[in-house]
Amino acid sequence: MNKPAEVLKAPESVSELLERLDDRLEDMPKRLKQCASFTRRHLHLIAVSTVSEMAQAVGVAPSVYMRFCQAVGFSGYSEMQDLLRSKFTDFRPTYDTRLANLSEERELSTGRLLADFAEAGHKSLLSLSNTVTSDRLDRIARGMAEARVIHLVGLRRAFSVVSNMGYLFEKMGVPASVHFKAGMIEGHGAVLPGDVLFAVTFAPFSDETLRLAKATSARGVTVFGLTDSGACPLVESAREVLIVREDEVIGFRALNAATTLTTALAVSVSALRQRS
Amino acid sequence: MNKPAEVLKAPESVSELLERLDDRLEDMPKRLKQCASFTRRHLHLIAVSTVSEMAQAVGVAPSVYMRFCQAVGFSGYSEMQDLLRSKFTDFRPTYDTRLANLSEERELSTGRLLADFAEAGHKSLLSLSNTVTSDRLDRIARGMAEARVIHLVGLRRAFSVVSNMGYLFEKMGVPASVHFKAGMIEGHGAVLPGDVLFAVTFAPFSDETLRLAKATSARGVTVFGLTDSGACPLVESAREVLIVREDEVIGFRALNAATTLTTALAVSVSALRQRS
DNA sequence: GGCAAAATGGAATGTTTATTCCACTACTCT
DNA sequence: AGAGTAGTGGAATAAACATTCCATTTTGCC
Repeated sequence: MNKPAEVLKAPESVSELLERLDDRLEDMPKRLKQCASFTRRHLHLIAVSTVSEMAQAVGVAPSVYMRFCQAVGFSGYSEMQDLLRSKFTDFRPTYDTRLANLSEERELSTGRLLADFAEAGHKSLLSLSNTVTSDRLDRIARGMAEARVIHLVGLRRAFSVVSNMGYLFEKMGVPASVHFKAGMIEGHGAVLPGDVLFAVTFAPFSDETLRLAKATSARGVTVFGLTDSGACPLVESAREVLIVREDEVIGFRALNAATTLTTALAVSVSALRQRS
Repeated sequence: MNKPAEVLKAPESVSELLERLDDRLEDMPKRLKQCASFTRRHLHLIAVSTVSEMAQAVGVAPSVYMRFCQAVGFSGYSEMQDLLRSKFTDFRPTYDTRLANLSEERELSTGRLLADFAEAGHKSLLSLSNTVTSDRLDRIARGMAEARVIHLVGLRRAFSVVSNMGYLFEKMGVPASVHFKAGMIEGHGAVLPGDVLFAVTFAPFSDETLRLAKATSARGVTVFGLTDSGACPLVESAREVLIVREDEVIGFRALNAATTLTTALAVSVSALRQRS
């Protein structure tokens, strides 16, 4: 008998809740078990759903789900929901005051930074949708899909962008290679006609990347580019250049727009190749 | 005159909503502006809050917030909330809607893909703000700031995340090293007590990364983790684990939430180090 | 400085949602 | 097999909530 009384305290954290679910799962009636196992897997839904929605998702009557909440130790659904919602509202204290438009608090908390970067991410994605024309993107995708091998180059900040593309291409079976040092392929004939070079560089532009793009282009190989400024010399050597603008937070930029764009591009290239 | 009539359609996606906010910000009265600017920064709260809670957070009366929703084009708060909640309840509309959409337009345009990925990015960023608590993030930032050296490991899809962190740390003068193969540092004593290991792995989890985290933790070195599921074994060996969920497009995920989070983390770590 | 138009916040209203109640069903134990 | 007990779902009730209305205040303009 490990349940001396029916007076259970309500779980106070998500982990307690999960423990409780596992603990009581055995000695629960059928319907309650359904609730428990679904709920365990979809905890996050509670925060944004009503009892009826939950009950429907589980496949039981609302009153049953209600009884389930109580069997777990809560007074009702609302109390359980509060627990799941509370972690969402953690950020609130920072902004709780009525002076919400006073955005000049120089206190640097990590949470605040995250909120700022998330905001910058939203802006970058918006700008991305507005500035990149889909026909240019289509031309690039088609050009890359027809290539024998896609060579990817990007250094420093751009490296994580191309390494992501490299991973995607590999996973999808598209012949591609990521070049860690531009010098390695320059002049060695690794990039042949029929190939395509996709070069990524952000201001201040990498000389190495620019030189490689120029040399490759001069040898008659198609070059596509991705950068963050129309002033990038890449526009001279590349057949098409994509420009994305990343919003910054205290001088730092995340790579939301660039990774989103290149991910979409990679998926599209793979889809085009499979079609032919 | 870009506002020909007061009959605005309700935004149907997060990006439309953000655009609308930017668009109408200027010609809004003071209180409405407060609503707009707070809401823009804390979109994620809407899904789990009531009008009164939102109004209080902004510092206005509930009726004002109500009017704000209508000024943006919604019929009321509930409609706006539905939009923000829809991303959580993905499991229901996703299968039906997405499959229908896909079969309807057999034409896979790259531009369409980009729009999908951008929207998924918005959702991922919202979810990020929802699921990561700022105190956990703070503890991790502090832990990493105190480390002698920060070791970064992440393979396959996670590699581009850690390589970005590595670049940021290098640029900001924080001692850090990116490990390309987990095996290289395992058992070689490269990771010493006083160091910190930051491990990133997404489902299906990399054995190599998991083993390294476990071994490192067993030797008394602090391990922090970043993954996309609570079921990740990393939670057992790491002192703290961050969980981010990325929205997917036809089975593919971009890395918006993960890179945004790690960028914020890296900047914060650097700031904390400079303070001491 | 006074008038009109717009904006604001509190209180009233109608709707949705949680919660409880109870009649009914399906077990279990003898 | 039959009485008793636990389980279930629909319908009734109560609470929370979104939304609207209106009196009051503020703002912009002459």
